[in-house]
Amino acid sequence: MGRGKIEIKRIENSTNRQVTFSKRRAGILKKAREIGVLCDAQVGVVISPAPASSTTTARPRPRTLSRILEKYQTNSGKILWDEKHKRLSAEIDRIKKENDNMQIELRHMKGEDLNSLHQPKELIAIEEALLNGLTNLRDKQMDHWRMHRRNERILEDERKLLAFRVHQQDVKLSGDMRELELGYHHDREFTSQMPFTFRVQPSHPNLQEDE
Amino acid sequence: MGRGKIEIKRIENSTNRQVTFSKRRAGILKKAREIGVLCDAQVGVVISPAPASSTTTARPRPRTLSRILEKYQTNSGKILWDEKHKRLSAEIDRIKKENDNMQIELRHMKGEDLNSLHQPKELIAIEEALLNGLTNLRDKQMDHWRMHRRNERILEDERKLLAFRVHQQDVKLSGDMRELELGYHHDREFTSQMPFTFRVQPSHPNLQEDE
DNA sequence: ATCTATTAATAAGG
DNA sequence: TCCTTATTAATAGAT
Repeated sequence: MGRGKIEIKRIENSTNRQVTFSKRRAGILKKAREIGVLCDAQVGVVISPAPASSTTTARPRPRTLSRILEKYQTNSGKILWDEKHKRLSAEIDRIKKENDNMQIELRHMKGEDLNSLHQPKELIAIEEALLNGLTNLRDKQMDHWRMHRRNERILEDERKLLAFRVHQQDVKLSGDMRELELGYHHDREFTSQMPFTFRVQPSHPNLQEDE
Repeated sequence: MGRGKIEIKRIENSTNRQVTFSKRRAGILKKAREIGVLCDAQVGVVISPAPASSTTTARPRPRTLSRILEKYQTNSGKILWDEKHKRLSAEIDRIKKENDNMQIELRHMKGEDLNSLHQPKELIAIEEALLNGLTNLRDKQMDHWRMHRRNERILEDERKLLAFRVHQQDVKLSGDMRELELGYHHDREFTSQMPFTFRVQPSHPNLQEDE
C-alpha cells in the first residue's frame, strides 16, 4: 500500500527505515486503539526502535514478550511491574551506577579518558592515588623480597645442616664398616631395628669408594 | 476499508464484534511482525478480547499498560514476570560479580589487599599498570601545562597591546589638552559628546605628569 | 471461511 | 517532520 510494493525484509537504507518505522508504528497504535474501542478489547502494545548498532553493545535482540517488555521498561523508563520488580530494578540501577563510577575511576587510574577532566586538581588527585598505590605496592614487593630472602636463608641453613648430618653419618658408618670388616658386631641388634632404607648395604659400591 | 465505512465506536452486535475482533487482531499482529522485520524493531503486542459481559462482574477495564499486561498474564497463563524475576536476580548477580572484580582491581591499584596476591608476577603486573597510568597522566598534565602557558602568553600580549593603546591615547589627549590651554577650541563640540568618564579633566595631576 | 467492493495505510517523493 | 498522492493492504459486509 504505497507507491510501490515492498518486500517484508529489513530495510537497509537507514533513513527509509526510520521513516517507515514512525509511520507504521503510528498505524499500529491507531489500529490498537481502534480495536480497543470497536471490540471492547484490552490491548497492550510496546514498540521500540532498533537501538543504534554499536559493536560493543551488540547484544542479542530480545525474543520473548517477557524480554521485550523488560527492555521496553528499562529503555522507556516506564514502570510496568509491581513493587518487587521495581526494587530489583532499582537495585540493578544502583549497582550499575556504582559499576560505572568504578569503571571511570579505574580508567582514570590507567590514564584513560583523562580528557573528561578539566581541573588540574583532579589530575593531581589521580596522580596522588597512583603514587600512593606505587608506594604501597613497593612496600609489599619489599616484603615479598625479604620473605623470599629469609626462606632462602632458612633453606640454605637446613641444607647445610642436612649435609653436615649426612657427612657425620657417613663418617660414622665408615667407622662401623671398618668395625664390621674387623669383626665387631656390637650393634647388629640396632641395625636390625633401622628402617630398611637406612640400613647400610656393606656391598654398596658408593660406600666402598667413600672411604 | 470495507464495503462501508464504520465509525470507531463499540460495535454493539456481538457477532460482528467478535468477527471484527478476530480480523483486526490478525491484522495488528501481522503489522507488528512486519514492522519488526522491516525496521528491526522490538515489538510486543498483547490483545485480549472483551470478557463475557456479566452484569455482576462489571469490573473496571484495566487502563494502564501495566495492568493490561498483568491481566493478560493471569488470563493467558503465560508467564511474563516470574521468569523476568529470575533473570533480574541473575543479572544482579552478574553485575555484582563484575563489581567485585573491579573493586578488587581498584584496591590493588591503590595498593590495598595485596596480601591476597602470592605471585610476584601479579605484583609486577600491577606495577606496570600503575606506571603506565602515571605515564599517561603526566602526558595529560603536560598538555594542561602547555595550554596554560599558551593562554598566559596570549593574555600578556593582549595586556601589552592595551597598555600601548592607552598610552597612545594619553599622549594624544595631552596634546589636545595643550591645545585647549592655548586657546584652541575646535573640538569643544566633540568633547561635550564624549562620555563623562573619557573626558579629559585638565586639572588631573596624572595627565600633567604624563607629559 | 471466502470473496470483493471499498476504505485505510503507506511508500515514494517533495 | 509534514504534505501529497499513487498504489497496495486491510477489512466490512455479504455469501
